[in-house]
Amino acid sequence: MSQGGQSRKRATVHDVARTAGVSRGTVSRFLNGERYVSAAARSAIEQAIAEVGYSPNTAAQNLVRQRTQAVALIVHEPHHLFLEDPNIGAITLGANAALSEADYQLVFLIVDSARDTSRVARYLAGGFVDGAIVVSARVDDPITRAIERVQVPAVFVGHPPGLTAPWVGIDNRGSTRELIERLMATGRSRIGMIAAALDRDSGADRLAGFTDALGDRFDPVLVEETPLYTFRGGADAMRALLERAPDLDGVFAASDSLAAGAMQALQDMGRRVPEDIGVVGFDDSAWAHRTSPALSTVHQPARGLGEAAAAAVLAAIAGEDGPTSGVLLDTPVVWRDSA
Amino acid sequence: MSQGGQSRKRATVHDVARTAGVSRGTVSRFLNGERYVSAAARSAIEQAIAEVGYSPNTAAQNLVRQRTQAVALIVHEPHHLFLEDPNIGAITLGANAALSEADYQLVFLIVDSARDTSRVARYLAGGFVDGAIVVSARVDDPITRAIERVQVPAVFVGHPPGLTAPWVGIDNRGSTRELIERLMATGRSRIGMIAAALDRDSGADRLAGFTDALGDRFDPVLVEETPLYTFRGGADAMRALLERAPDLDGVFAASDSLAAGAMQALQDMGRRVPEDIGVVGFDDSAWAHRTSPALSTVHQPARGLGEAAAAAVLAAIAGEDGPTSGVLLDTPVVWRDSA
DNA sequence: TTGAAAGCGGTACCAT
DNA sequence: ATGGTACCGCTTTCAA
Repeated sequence: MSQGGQSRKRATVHDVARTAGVSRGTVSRFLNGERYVSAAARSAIEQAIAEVGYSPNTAAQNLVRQRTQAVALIVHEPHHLFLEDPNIGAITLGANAALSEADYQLVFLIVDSARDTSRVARYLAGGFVDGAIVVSARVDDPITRAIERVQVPAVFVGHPPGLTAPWVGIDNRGSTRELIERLMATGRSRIGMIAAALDRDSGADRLAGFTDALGDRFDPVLVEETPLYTFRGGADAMRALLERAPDLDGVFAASDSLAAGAMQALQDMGRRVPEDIGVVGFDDSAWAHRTSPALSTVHQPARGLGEAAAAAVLAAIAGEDGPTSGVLLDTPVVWRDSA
Repeated sequence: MSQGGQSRKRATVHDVARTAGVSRGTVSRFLNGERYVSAAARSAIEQAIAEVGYSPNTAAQNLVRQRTQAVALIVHEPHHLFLEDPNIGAITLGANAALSEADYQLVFLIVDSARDTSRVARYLAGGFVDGAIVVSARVDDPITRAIERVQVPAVFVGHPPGLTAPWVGIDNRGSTRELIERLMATGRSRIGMIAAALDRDSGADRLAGFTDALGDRFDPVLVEETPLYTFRGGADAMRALLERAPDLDGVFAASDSLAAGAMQALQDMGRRVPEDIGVVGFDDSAWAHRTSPALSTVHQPARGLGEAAAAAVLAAIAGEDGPTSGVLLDTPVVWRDSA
């Protein structure tokens, strides 16, 4: 009963060799485009391949070649954030494009439970991939430890403190400072912040940039924290903030999604943006275009981060020692209508 | 110079056997938790493993076991849609959870270019995975053909017409009909539709459901088409529709993202929702909560689809012939405030 | 130019 | 309970 559809065994090099009347070595040479295959052998092999329906067994190739031509992109996020975060998708596409160009396969692995963690660690240790890109690792992440143990070439997107490994990222702190200075230059004097994800470098650094910019004028009462970069979190935080400080005339939300939620809350409460209160976000994701008025924000080159990370792993795989320090990509301030 | 970091060769079973003073067979038995390993051997091996830092080479295991304990989830979408579509993420998480439970690794593969197509086909043919889940395949998709050729157990999410393969999905047509009937029951008589993605079963079937529900009253002038399920597409289509038919009192957008765009456009044009015009969407994604008023829509069990698809591939891998026909999941209408 | 044979790192069957 | 050995499918010398 339990026979399974595709019962007929897959054809091997051996089969091809036999039907073509040559040796396995010759078939292999043909397959790998090496010299020294006679025209006669060549056509015989081509026919044989078509006849038996051959395609190479990668496990065998990997075993003998000791490489897989694949790179993992590991994302460690709780459910909802994984779905909401626009950067992850863009990073993934960027990495995929760059790897694809080099004929590498991107395999995207999700870590969503403790069970996933150990399985992914095994996957890495098992040599399924030649390298790894790690997104949104946190401090003391088990995946991070696994990677160090297994010694697979890895590049991090973002910069978990204390990590000594190549990484690519943006200057969250500096670009936030720049953004806030721009906001202050428009005449806003009572500026609040919706902070989030403080357990990650992105969240913590954006808060640091905010306090940098405000200097003496920084008032901790004007900072409302919410755990994650979510629309709802932004709306709730905005309400809380406005209750505490009704005289607010500016808000920096640590992500566009938070900013969109904040704007919704403001409008529901009858405050006009930007007339009554200026709102700025961070990411320049699709959110920034969906709000009305359109959001002023910092452009995060998510796709570029993916591409840079891919380039870095490829370099590491090739054995070039890339920059030990991190690579920082540009993050221009994009000024629209919300402030 | 180009030495590459982790130069020291990885330890093998052989190394473990030697340092433990036993044979490879014994080590293998130990590793696989079989009987007949003496306590002495056991502890010697355990020590040896720790000492040499052994972890199994998966390529070798795959080769001899003829399976990989991995399943691919293949998504074939253009950039922007991949980023916008909330269902893909939820399907992925559902599949990951179900596979993880069975100790299978999900590998997510993106097809984003012609180059990707052939590489992914090779990946599949190469036996990197024991099965595949295919999301958003289209008619005559090269990936679909590759899967058929390679004979790897596969399950489709959605139902590309003409495909004879197991699939899981929802009744787009029936649930749309139900939704529209509900909308009509609220007294709307001049109902338009924003259709999209007509080259896919989801898009085409939702249009069919719409015409089903309207019957004689169906007026092709009231259908505006836009290529993809995007916010912007919804806004543009809404404007076009309203220009053609200013007397519209209801709109069905083929996805929540389209509906959100449409609502934005309506509000920009000074129409009140739901007073002047009732709006309904499809998906019950996060969009539905972000609009104000909250969107009436059809609940798409995206996570459940992922889980069901995973269960189906696992069954196929195990050699059980699952249902030849497709599996349909429930799609309740969720009535909120936009209509 | 080609064939034969030795591995790559495991697993599994066979005696012992 | 354990060691020896054949073999998974392919690449890569080495001789011929």
